Amino acid sequence: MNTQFKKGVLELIVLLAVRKKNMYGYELTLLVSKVVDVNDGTIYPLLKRLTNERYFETYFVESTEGPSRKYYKMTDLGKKRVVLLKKSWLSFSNSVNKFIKESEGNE
Amino acid sequence: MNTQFKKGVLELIVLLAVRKKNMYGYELTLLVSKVVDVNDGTIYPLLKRLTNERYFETYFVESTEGPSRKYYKMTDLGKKRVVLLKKSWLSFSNSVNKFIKESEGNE
DNA sequence: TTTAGTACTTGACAATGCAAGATAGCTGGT
DNA sequence: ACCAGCTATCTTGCATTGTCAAGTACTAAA
Repeated sequence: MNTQFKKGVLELIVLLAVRKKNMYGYELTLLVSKVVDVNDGTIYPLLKRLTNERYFETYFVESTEGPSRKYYKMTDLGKKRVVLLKKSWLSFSNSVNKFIKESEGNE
Repeated sequence: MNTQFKKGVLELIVLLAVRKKNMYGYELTLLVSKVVDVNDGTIYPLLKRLTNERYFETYFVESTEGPSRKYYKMTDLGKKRVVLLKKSWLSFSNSVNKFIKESEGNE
């Protein structure tokens, strides 16, 4: 999998996931891995950044399966962010896919 | 426009463009700008890298409108690269768009 | 000869993802 | 009691790629 393609898109995926349901880091890593190949050392710093930027709030919940889980919950600011970022991604990927189609005919 | 989204995709766009037709840097900058917002200071280093990696070969042609133009022509290696990269992008963007659709329902 | 447009290079910089590893809690088996 | 293995969080150093500003240099037209 091409690492470069992921730049910026992981943020969108994580925002979409947490908007739908409060989640903790490990859970998110497993979920996001189903969509694109990703490493937990990527997810944790991203969650930290999104929390610093006030898109998420956090709280702890004890677990019987290991250490406490830090849950992430989306803020109103986060909801605005995800709408914008999603729009931006769709517009970008559309442009690129259109260009690809126009470039066909001599594979 | 989100800068991060472009990572890796500019390479694909430039490869597709040059596969279709030999082009010089300035011409490419104008063409690529129609697809995604980009600056000539980004395109020239990219062309250099792709030439170093043997995806392109170059030759000069004199111009009546300014200095000689350095044309880029795709090699066989470049043709293999563009097929792979395109496949990789389509698969990636499909996964992401599928995830976006599944995340709808509470905008 | 000045101006505008063409053509390209360089270097300092920012953002993001990755690999590897540290730390630590919980459970079940020996 | 000990250890392996799974769960869970987080940090650090590194590589890659795009951005931006600045500068070089050439040509043609005013």
